[in-house]
Parts: sequence; structure tokens; C-alpha cells
Amino acid sequence: MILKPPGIEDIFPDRINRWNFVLNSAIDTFRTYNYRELIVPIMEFTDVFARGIGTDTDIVSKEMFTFEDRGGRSLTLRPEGTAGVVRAYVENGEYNRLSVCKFFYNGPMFRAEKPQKGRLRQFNQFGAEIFGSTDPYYDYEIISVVDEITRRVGIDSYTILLNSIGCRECRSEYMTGLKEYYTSKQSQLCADCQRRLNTNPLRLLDCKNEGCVALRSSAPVISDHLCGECRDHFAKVKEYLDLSGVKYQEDPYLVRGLDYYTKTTFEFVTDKLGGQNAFAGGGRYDYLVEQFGGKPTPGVGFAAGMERINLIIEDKEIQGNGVDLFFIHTGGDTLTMSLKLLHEMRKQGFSSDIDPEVKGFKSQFKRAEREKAGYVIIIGEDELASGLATVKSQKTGTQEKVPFDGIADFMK
RNA sequence: GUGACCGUAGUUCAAUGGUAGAGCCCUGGAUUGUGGUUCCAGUCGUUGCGGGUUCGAGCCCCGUCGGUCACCCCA
Repeated sequence: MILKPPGIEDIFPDRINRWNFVLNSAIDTFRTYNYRELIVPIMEFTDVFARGIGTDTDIVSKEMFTFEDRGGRSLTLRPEGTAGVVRAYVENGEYNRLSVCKFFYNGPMFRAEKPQKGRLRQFNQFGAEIFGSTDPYYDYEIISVVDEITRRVGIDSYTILLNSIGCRECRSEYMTGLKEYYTSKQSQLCADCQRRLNTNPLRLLDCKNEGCVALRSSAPVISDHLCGECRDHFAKVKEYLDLSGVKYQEDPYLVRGLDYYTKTTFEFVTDKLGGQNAFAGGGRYDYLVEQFGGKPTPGVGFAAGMERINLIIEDKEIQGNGVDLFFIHTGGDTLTMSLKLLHEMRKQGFSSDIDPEVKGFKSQFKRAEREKAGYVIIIGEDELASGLATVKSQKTGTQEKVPFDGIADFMK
């Protein structure tokens, strides 16, 4: 037997109802917030991610599916959505058209991690990006759209973690201070953090090692080191959130694993996912577009995990639709007539099905039950002789005689 | 990548080192043209794979593959 590679999933119809419920909730919400859909490739030149996300990040340094095409160029299956969207935005010169663009997307992402609950190698995200404004309103809007989707899919136990990691200027100043502080305590740090001290000092704040957590409490805090502009920006974002009643929790240690973020960062977390607690996250990225060769254009966005959201609402019953009509026959001419009517009803848009094998009524009714049929249309010898089909409602159990050519009208 | 636990029928799970079983599902019947409840009958296996120990291995040992969970990090 040939098996699928680890960490990727087949999604069968019994899970599709919930899946589509989540996806449709997201798409409907995007529409109400006036976002336009964008479809970008799931494969890019490796540089898109290496330069966009940052070579020192975990994603780029150890989690990408990278391979060469026949010309020896390095391609990578996208590990996240933003970098590709930014590349497309710049490549198509979109920034010349509208001052502000609001996009949404959804689709598979790939990361070569060890699979576990809520973590797959191929997983699906939906997300949105806003280009062209530094206005804190847009930071708020992105968080608000995620909050609304979360509400619509029925997740009730979650927390929004919010932080600002500053702009180029204040962040680098803060990093210097942070590095100084931790260098003086270097010997007390865990091995990972000793390494992080050089590669990405911000990550020191994220360590769960007991000793490092203890050191964190007297480490400099980013919110005390924001420049005036970043401080004002952050205050506005919070003001807008308060205004619309979106509850959040400030977390000065929220550091995200992608290098491109500036100012606002946020994560939606829940305790229902085991080791993974985030089901959505994002932030502002004011330098990413120019890094891709576009004219300096600020941006803000988010991504949410389809599988994780599906897991959180796993217990929720999502009603699926059955087939409208199921035909029951006794073979021979009754089958011929059934097939004629079946085809006619399908042409008219009624979802319809039949078991073409000649079996007893009992097994055909069982099948109709399994297919969650709304009505059963019985075409037997009596019906064939009289020209009247027996139409039985599976909900009420009542049945009546309907002329063959009047079934469609009867259904309306 | 590191670690822990687990691999038995389509599925959920049993089986002191001694004949591989049950529930559900599926198929048929009781009801010769009426499903969902009930009763009866039937189908279902290289015990993940390879080696070893043993008179004898689903069970013990080694390896391997797969799964789950956790760490790291993130959706």
C-alpha cells in the first residue's frame, strides 16, 4: 500500500461541512469588511521567503520544502502567505493604482516540521493584507476582522495578545539595551538563548526555560522604549479596539517568528489546542514592500489556521445537506422510467440519486436514509401502470401520488 | 531535529507466552412494495514490516516503518 507522506491530510466528506462553514464564515466576513480576493502561487523562488521572512527565522532556516527546478533554480513551497502576496503586489505594480488595497486569500502552506496536534506539514490558512497606509485604524481593522470571524465560527474561549515591537529606530535602540542586559547574564541563560543572543535577541523574551523566564522580569520592556510615533500609534490601535469593544491583553513578551513585523503584533490564542495555542496571528510590516523592490509602502495583515480552527470547534454539530430526491425502483421498465425521471430532475437542479442495482425496497430505503434524502420517489409496477409516482417525504413520513411530469412542480 | 507512548477486522477496542475475539459498520432475512427501533444470520485478519529468543510469540528482545503527544517554533 502506498501511504501519504507524514503530516499531510486527506479531508473526507464527513469533515467538509465544518470546513466549508469555517471558510464561508471567513469569506463572508471579508466581504462585509470590503476585502478583495487574491490568488497567488503556492510555489515561489526561494528568495521570496528567505529575504522576506528572514534567514535567521526558524521557518527559513529549518522548515521549508525547497527543491531545484530543471534549470537549477531554487523553488520553495510557500511556508506562509504574506511574502508571496507582497511579491505579487510589487510585481504587478498594484501600488500605482489605489492608495489603499485590501486583499484576502486562502490556501495550503507547507512547513517541514514534526507533525503533532494542530500542526501539519501541509496546512491551510486564510488571511488578509492591507497595503498603503500607516494609519492605526488599519491595525485595528485587521484585528477586528479576525475577531469577527472568530465570533462567527463560534469560538468563545480565546484571548487576543497584543504588543508593539516598534519601528526600525526604536527597536534597534531597544535591542541594544536588551542585548546589553542579557550579555551581563549570559552564563545564566539556557543553551538556546545563548545562541539567540547573537541571532535574534528578541526571542530571548519568548523562552520558556525557567531560568530565562526569571531573568526576563527585570529585562528592559519594549513598551518603555518606543519612540513617540510608535507610542502614539499603539495608543490609537488600542483606542479603536476599546471603541468597538474588542477585548485584548497586552503582552510585552509577544515576539513573532517572522522578521518583517514592525509596530503592532498580535496573536489569537486558546487553551483548546494542546501545545499549540495560536489559531491566528499577524501584525504590521512597514518595510516589507520596499524590501521587495516596491516603492516604500506600509502594510498590515494576519493569517489564521483552518485546521486549528476546525479543531477548536470540533464538538460543534454542523448540519450538512442531504440529497433532495432518491429514486426507488423494482428493476426492468421501472428502472428505465426512474432513470429518465432522475435525469430530468437533475437537469432542473434537484440533487437526485438512485441505486441502479435491483434490490429490495428495504435496502433502497436504507440507502435513501443514509443519503439524508428529503424525498423518496417510488417508481414500481403500480406507478408505471398508473403514470403516478409515489412521492414520500422522509421528514414527515407522508406520501402521495404525483404524475411523472409533475414531480418538479410538486417539489416547488 | 530531540524525547515519550502506541501499532490486532472497514472502525473502536479485547486476548497469563498456549486454538486471534467482541461492539459498531456493512450484507441478507424476520416484514414476497416502505428506512430510522428490535431480533436472527452472514462477510471481515499475512496481529505494520523484518529478524531474534522459545517446544510455542499478538504478547519478550533488536531493528525498521507508521501514528500520537510533547519540546523547539508557529497557523
